[in-house]
Amino acid sequence: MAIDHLDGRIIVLLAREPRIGVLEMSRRLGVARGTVQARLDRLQSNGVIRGFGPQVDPAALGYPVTAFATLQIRQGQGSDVRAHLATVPEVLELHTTTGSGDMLCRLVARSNADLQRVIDRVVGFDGIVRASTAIVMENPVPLRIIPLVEQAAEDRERS
Amino acid sequence: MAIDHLDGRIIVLLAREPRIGVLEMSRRLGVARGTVQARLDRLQSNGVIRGFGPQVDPAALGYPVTAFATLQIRQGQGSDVRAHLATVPEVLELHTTTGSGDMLCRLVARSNADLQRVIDRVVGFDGIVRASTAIVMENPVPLRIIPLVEQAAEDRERS
DNA sequence: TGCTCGCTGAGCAATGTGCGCAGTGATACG
DNA sequence: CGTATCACTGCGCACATTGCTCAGCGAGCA
Repeated sequence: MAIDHLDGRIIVLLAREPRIGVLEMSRRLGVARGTVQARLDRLQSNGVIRGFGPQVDPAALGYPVTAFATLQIRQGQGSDVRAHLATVPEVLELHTTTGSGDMLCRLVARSNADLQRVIDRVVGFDGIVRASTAIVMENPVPLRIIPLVEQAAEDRERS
Repeated sequence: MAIDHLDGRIIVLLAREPRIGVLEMSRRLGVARGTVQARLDRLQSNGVIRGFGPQVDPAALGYPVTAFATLQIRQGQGSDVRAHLATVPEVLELHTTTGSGDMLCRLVARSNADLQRVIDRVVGFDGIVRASTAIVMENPVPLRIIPLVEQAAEDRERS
């Protein structure tokens, strides 16, 4: 669960140069290949590393518009709404939250006009009372994990 | 930019079994190895596939709490705030948006108590007027791309 | 007709992987 | 204090995969 410094270096190295391979990693990190292999196996079975799936850019796929929608759900309709949203390809992720809304989802669309279609499809469902949408203009910090990994590795070091 | 059906199958296959390798893919898809290799190169240089970085689970790293914070920024302080937030490891991503807030960021923390520390650090900066936070309880649809890829591949097919 | 383009099937050298093994140092435990 | 456990090292081997190249071929197009 907690990761040490070597784990941290492995993850960061892997994040920076994903195609690198175990042998080359062991060379860069100055440890034996078996060690890197064992660490990687452990990290994966721990669930720290979920996988190495391709990172696909929706914009390059023709979906350059991203938006976040806050949804208010009618009491007791939560699971129906979840199932509904799971069927919409443009819904990239969905969270249930505390606070003013009940759910928060990330959407993509082919254009601002197309976003209207997506939103209609999202909210065109009985259990959804209200939706408020924020269109993303810029993404100054794209989804990242390296700083957190470094932080976690350092915390472990101190303990 | 647009992807065809074979591209779609490549991405989906890669997303489901990331460790698979070019040769095995060509066998599964029933095409020549060189074809898969050429398609992959093209997808990567197109930017459709950004890379194959490890998908790290913050919860497994000891950060089981996720939250979304909507920030209101004082006029003209945008870039300072961006720079500030980029220095906080617990800020996993940051977007500037239209709508009631000015920015939306995804945070993680070690606990609900720790979230308070993170938020204090995030908003403890001059340009930030107000922050409203929604804590994530459940994640019914984790970040996904496969349905969108399939959609994009089908759209291309029809055209 | 002649051109380009993408796919095929094949081959080759180089590299990496999965696996096992013995040795070693540190740590925990009876 | 002796010993068991554990992680890491350094090594070797068989095997599969990669990166690259080549010629052949059908489709689309001027």
